[in-house]
Amino acid sequence: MRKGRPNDPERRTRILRAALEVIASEGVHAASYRRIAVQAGVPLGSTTYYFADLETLIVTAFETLRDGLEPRYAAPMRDARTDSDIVDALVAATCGSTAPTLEDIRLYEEMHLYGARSPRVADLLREFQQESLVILRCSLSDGAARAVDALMWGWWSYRALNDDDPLDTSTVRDAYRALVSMATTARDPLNGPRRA
Amino acid sequence: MRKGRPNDPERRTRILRAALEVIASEGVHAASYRRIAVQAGVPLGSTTYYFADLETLIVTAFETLRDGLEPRYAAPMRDARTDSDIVDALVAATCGSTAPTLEDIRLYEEMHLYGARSPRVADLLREFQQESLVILRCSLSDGAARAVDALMWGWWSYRALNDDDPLDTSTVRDAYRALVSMATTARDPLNGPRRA
DNA sequence: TGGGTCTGCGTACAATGGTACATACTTTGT
DNA sequence: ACAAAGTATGTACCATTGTACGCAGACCCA
Repeated sequence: MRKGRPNDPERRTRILRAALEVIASEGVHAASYRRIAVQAGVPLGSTTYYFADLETLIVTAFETLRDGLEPRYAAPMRDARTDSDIVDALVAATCGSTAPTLEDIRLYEEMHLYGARSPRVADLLREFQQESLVILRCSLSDGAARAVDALMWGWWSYRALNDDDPLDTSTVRDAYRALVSMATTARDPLNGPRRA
Repeated sequence: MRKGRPNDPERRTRILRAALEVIASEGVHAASYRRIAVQAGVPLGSTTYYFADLETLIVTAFETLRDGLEPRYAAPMRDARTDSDIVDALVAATCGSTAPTLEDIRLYEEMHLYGARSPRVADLLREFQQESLVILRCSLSDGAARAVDALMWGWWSYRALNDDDPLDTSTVRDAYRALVSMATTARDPLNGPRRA
């Protein structure tokens, strides 16, 4: 009695992708088994088979977001050497070539909200944040990293709300420049490095 | 045949307040007629009587948020005269005495998300934002005002996610100081004023 | 080939949702 | 005091939801 392999190994993945599509376009509250099944083009029973309860399905779907996030966001940041490089990378991540799509931002916002009620998703979000902070702290003081992180989220949020009014690149650049050259607070001796 | 007055004039207000309470603690998706009725201590029919459909109830509830927002947030900002005053006011609005409670932040986040699907709420959010920008532009350049607005939202969001890990006041202060003294971009000649 | 196990799916059910509506209660002008 | 208009509510309906469960193929080892 060896374990059988699924007939359609992509099915599970397809369901997860469909879940994210539904969440992005209709919101988490609309993410039902049935709605996701329709989006994925699979029968209802198929979704309940792969995911015993809806919470698990949704959380798992959110988890797959990380894989898409890391490379796009982190790589340019790690390669940055000068202050100017860092600012360029931040601008690009905010409203440039490496920035998340409006759909992705929607997804993060849905995730934030779901996280307010779901400890598992809240942990996931904090992991995202820590990951981002770790990257930023390679080049910035702890305080600057936190501020940059908060500002980027604020601008993403702005984009989601005003999708017809794109951010002004030079304004974004100036703001990051101001934060990057922000004085170290010199109150937390543990985090010394200001430049890699 | 004169128009009759409601027997309980506070009932409508009580329903709206109950709606916000439910939204803050359970999320918009949980804001049903029945749940709100229970919270308000009124019969189901009472909620459907005052608000023909649920969308109207929720949007109206969100609208009442503005009345509570303006005085707390705007007054200290308008009174600010020096850069230092402005920074103080911003810090206070972020994590100090005039800052929104965690419950209020949750409410704004729910509103953001609901606004992604409801044009009426999206308009309301843009009004909030414009209002905030108008106040900030009394003291700051347009670019700095936008950056400050985005950063504040980012930090509120942070507080909502990490409610046990309060923001470090001096970090917040340093970041605002950096943005407030941010160079004017000199690319938009319409908005000149840097100081009131 | 035959049984046992896992994969995959359709249906059924109890719970909950928004909304419609018939009914009762208040107030008010005459 | 009476009736009409507006206020307020309880009930009923239909749609939708998550989930339980039974049944059918597919696969593996003997």
